[in-house]
Formats: sequence, C-alpha cells, structure tokens
Amino acid sequence: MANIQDIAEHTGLSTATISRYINKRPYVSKEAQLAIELAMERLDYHPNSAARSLRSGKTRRVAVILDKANHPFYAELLAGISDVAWQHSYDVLLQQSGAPQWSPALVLEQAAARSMDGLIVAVESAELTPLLSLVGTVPVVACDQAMFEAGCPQVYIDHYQSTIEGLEYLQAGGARAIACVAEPDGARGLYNCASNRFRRQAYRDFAGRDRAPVIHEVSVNDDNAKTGYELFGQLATLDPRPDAVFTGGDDIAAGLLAAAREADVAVPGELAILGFDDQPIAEVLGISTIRQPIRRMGQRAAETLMRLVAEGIDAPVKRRTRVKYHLVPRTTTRKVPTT
Amino acid sequence: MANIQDIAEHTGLSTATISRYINKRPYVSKEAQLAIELAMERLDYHPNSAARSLRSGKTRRVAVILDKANHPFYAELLAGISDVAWQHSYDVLLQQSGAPQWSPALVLEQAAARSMDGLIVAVESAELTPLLSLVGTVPVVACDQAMFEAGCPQVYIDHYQSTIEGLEYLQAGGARAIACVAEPDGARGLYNCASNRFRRQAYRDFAGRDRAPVIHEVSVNDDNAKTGYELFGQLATLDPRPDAVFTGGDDIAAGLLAAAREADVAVPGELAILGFDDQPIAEVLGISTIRQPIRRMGQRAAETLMRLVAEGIDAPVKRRTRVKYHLVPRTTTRKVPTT
DNA sequence: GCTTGACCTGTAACTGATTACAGATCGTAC
DNA sequence: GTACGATCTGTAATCAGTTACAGGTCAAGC
Repeated sequence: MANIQDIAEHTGLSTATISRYINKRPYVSKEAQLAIELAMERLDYHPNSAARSLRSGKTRRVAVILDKANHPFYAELLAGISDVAWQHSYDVLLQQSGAPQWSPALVLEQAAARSMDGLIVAVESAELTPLLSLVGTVPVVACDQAMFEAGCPQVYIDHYQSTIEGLEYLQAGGARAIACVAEPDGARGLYNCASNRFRRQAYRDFAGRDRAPVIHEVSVNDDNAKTGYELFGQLATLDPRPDAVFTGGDDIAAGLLAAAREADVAVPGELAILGFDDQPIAEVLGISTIRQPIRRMGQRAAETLMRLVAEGIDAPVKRRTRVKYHLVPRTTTRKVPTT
Repeated sequence: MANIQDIAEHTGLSTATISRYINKRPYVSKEAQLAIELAMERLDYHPNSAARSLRSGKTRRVAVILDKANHPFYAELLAGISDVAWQHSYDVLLQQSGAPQWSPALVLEQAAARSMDGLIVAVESAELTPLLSLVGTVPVVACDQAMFEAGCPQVYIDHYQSTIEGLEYLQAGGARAIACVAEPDGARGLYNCASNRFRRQAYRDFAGRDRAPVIHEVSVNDDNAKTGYELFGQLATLDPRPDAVFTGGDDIAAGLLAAAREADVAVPGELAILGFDDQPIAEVLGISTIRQPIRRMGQRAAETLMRLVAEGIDAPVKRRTRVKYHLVPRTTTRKVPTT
C-alpha cells in the first residue's frame, strides 16, 4: 500500500504539498498538481482513513442504533438516514440493540473511542439510560420519542395525539370496545419504549373520558404479521368483546385481518382494524391506518445530526422536529358519519 | 480526552505496559494491573480507535453493500450479518447501492483507504464490475448470486433450480399459462442482477420443455406489494391469459392476491400465485411460496467473511455455500395430485 | 556461583496523514 | 533599491496507540 511518503518521493515533493493537494488547499503549483495526480494514479495511492481520523479527530462516520434492522419501520428509517449520510459523504455504522448480547456500554465505548462523530438512536425495547451521559458530549439525535426526556434533538411523530386521534376515529365509527395493542410491561428503563408509553397514556386518558368505549390493553411480544394473526385468538377472551382494534402497526393489522377473514368475522362490520405506519402492505390490503413519513423522519434525523457534527454540539438545531401524521381511512374501519 | 500517555503518567508506568494490559497480553504484574484499572476508571480512558487501526492495520469493521435497507429481503440479510459481526466485535458499515448517486468507486476508495477489513456484497440492481478488482485484494463475500462469476465466496440459494421447481409445481397444479416476474432489461452490467438472470434462464429452459405451459415474462420496476397489486392489471393483457404467476417475491404475491380478491378472481382456482422468500406476510395470508433462510444466509456470509478477515484472504473457506430452499404449499396454489 | 528462563518493564521507532512555521522566489509598488 | 505581499515548498512536530528490543529482577537447577 502506497502512502503519502511514497508519493512525495516519487514526485520529489514533500508530504506537506501532497497533503495540500489531497485536501484541495491553495498554494500547489500546476506542475506539482499534475505530478501528484500522475503519481497517485501510478502507485494507486489512497489516503489512509485511520491516519486521517487520528490526526483530524473526525471519522466521517455516524452510528445508528436501532432495535432490529429487519423490522419495516426501522429498515425504512435506516434507509432515510443512510440517504442523507451518503450525501454528506458520511458512513453509517449499524448496531442492533435487539441483538442478544447488545449493551449500551458498547456504544459508550465507541463514542469514547471516537469511532464515530455522532449517533442516531431509534430504540424502543432496550435500556438506554447509560446513553444519557452521551448527550452533551457527542452529537446525538433520537428518533420516534426514544430517550424523549433526554434533551437531545428529537425527530418524531406525536404518539400520544396520534393514538387519541385513532381512538376517536374508531369511536366515531361506532366502536364500543377497543382492544389496544401495547408491549408487555417488563424490566424496562425510564427513557426507552417511549412511543409505547405515550400510547398507553393515551389509552388511559381516552378510557377516562365521558362515554368512552371500553378500552382493553392487550400485550404482544413481537410486532409482525404473525403476532397479529395470533392476536385474533386473544380477542375472544376479552369481555366485552372488542369490535375494534388499535393495532399500533400495519403488520399486526394485516395478520389480524387475515385471521378475521379466516374466521368469517366481518371487517369492518364486526371488527374494525386500524393499523399504523402506512406501509405498502396496508395500502394493498386496504387497511385503514395512521401514516407516518418514516423515511423522511430518518432523513430529518440525519440532517440534524450532520449539522451538529459540522457546527459543533451546541449548534442551534431544532430540538424537537415533530413530523406530521395522517389518518388514512380505508376499508378496515367503519365510515364516520360526516357532520 | 485522556490518552495512553496520561495513564502512563498517572500510574508511573510506561505506555508499553498500559498497552499490554489493554490488549490482554501477558507480563503485566498484579499491582500494575490494579493501578492501570484504577487510572483508566479515574481518567475515563478509552483507547482511540483510529490510532489503533492506524498502527495495527485492522479496523474491526466490515462494509455491507445492499440495494436498499428497506426491502425485507435485504433488511433480514443485514440483520443476520449484523448478528455475526456483533459476536466478533466487528462493526457494520452500511451502504445502499440503490441510493441515487451511489457508485462502486466509493467502495473501492474505502477499501483502498482501509476503512474496513472486509466486504459483503448483496446487490441486484447496480453495476458492480469495478468491484471485481477487489476480489483477491480485500476479503469479499457475495450474497445471493451477486457477482456470481467473480470467484469470491458466495452464499446463496440456487435461483435456477428453485425457479424450475416452482414452475414445475405450478404446472403440476394444472397451470397452462404462467406469468413470470422479471426485472426489466436495462443497462446492467455483467456481474449483477444474477438472481434475475438465473431466473430468466430458468423461465426459458422451462418454456422449452415438452408440453410446457405458456411462459410470459413480465417486467416490473420495483419489488413491493404495490407492484404486485398493479401487476394484476397487466395480466389481462396477456394472451393466453395466465392462470398462475411466479412472482419471485412475497410482497408482490401479497399485492397480487389482494388485487385478485378485489376483482373477484378466485385464487387459486382461476389464478395460482407462488411467492418467494417466505416472509411473515406469506404465512399470514396463506401464500404458497419458496422459503429462503435469509437471516441464516446473512449469518453464513458474515461467518465466512470473519474467517477471511482473521485468517487472511487465502483462508480455505467454502467458496460456494448453497443454502437450502423449500417449497411451502399454502392456499394460493392448487393442490398437486400425489402420485 | 553460574546459568537459564520466566516474568516484568521501559525506550524508542513506527503506523500515515495534517499543519504551524519558516524559508524561498517572484512581481509589484513606491 | 527595497519593502511588501502572494505564491509555493519543505521541515518537523503531532495525533494515540503498538511492538521490537533491550534490560532488569528473581527463583530454580546444576
């Protein structure tokens, strides 16, 4: 592997001049430029990235921590983040907090070791409290109300309001008992699982309203179509039996819908189903849902992070970027009489 | 930021001893160990990763290039790769070749700059020829028949055989005209889009058989549920009208199924649908499909790469890891009379 | 008493790039 | 003629680790 020294020798110039050329700094003569260009070509020279980051203290790398890359929500978010990072010539380091032995300590270690210039956190199901110590030290941006109280810039939709709106919509459609999907209580930390927490709060506040439908909170362990399919069985055990489900995810909605069809339960007649996210599957199956611009959320988060990285951790970036959601009525919910 | 020098001073030892301790090398006395441990704690010391990789030439990082992180196949593959990389304390650098301005030159640059120790390529829709120069220089593992002719270790299922088997199965179920989804011809390179190429070959060879059903090759631009939904319209334009579809993907199958239902076309009676991958949605919707152990493919690829990285590029690893696929009959294909 | 080897530690060179500083040249202005 | 600034280049320190090598201590073995 050729290094800058080799280029210096080959051209008869010094490493300083080569470096100036590489970094597009002024004061390199035309002849020098040509000679360097030629030598770089000939020796197939490429500046060593470790050496550069050692000297400069910058890595041109950002880490993304998400629950699991194979969940459509996170996959889409990741795609958005990657879009923007790419535009800024930054690399994306991926970590799955859902991995068996993942621990926040790893991230702290990496941050301290300067393996990355910044961090995007989009985690729902892991203990993140240790990461709070990073906020204020390293550029951190959180997605989707993870670490919501931490004070780092946040890109999210309002899960409380969107849930309330979804429930109101189901009620307006005539629902008398709504099953609301939540994640099980567990040994969870203070700052994680925020969207679940906000939703739960919404369930309860909504249940406390005058003439509110019955609200059942139903726990599920995972978040995919199979979960939804299995959820259908649980519904029968609830009293009064739900005539609507707030699934919190399109995959669950899709599974539930399939199970309902198999069981000859009319949707939305006997059972209204409301998804969340508006993934392609929702459109195709005609699932009513609440649309979240996930990819854009990822992009926004990355844009914010890029600013923090470029302008310093105290750059005046938007602390809270609330992204809009939209209720998308389709065929799995009952028509709401227009007033 | 504390550095190794600070620890040396704080403990009265030399940097060499500190380094030995950090790297768990022998010949560090108990007292020294305790002192170092204490000092590291007190000064919140973490070895700088750039300096380490500069000196050692290793980055503990591998790059993954895939079309788009938000496609279920790639997302799952990525999750599998990430699993294994994590176990080996390696980081995963993500690149989406589907990004607007992505180019293989970027990868070459990174490889030359030693930003990573190795590379996993899982790309269907981008020109990869330039990457061939890496094979033999940097550890490279390819997934799913990308760069199939390149000679780097490969983890894949046999798309030719699986396609043939799928078509035979549809034929056995009575299909007389099969629509086969393919990607459009375009300005594509020699080594990419391999699975599509193998499938195409299978379509043609199958069509050439005695008493074969009519085979229509249908081009689609994308690979999601919506694509499948729209595909349904195309079917009517084909003559003879297909009574079976080899979709090549569960998402497409799901969309197609939804469209067929809406149009009151009986599945599988009037139209048999065969998916590919066996994603959760396929199980839930009862879509017959060909199962691919995607996550395991990712894991295998990463394991192979880890060996190449650890043992050197000429390590005797399996060149071709063919992973098994399984036809999973469900409700969208016609029963095959057992002989 | 001497050799041997295990154990422990430090010195200093080295990885590859960046950059502050200084020195050189040249043209222009006064 | 000289003062000035712009342009170009090189020297050497620096970033934060790793490691070859040498040197020291100490106990065991002969």
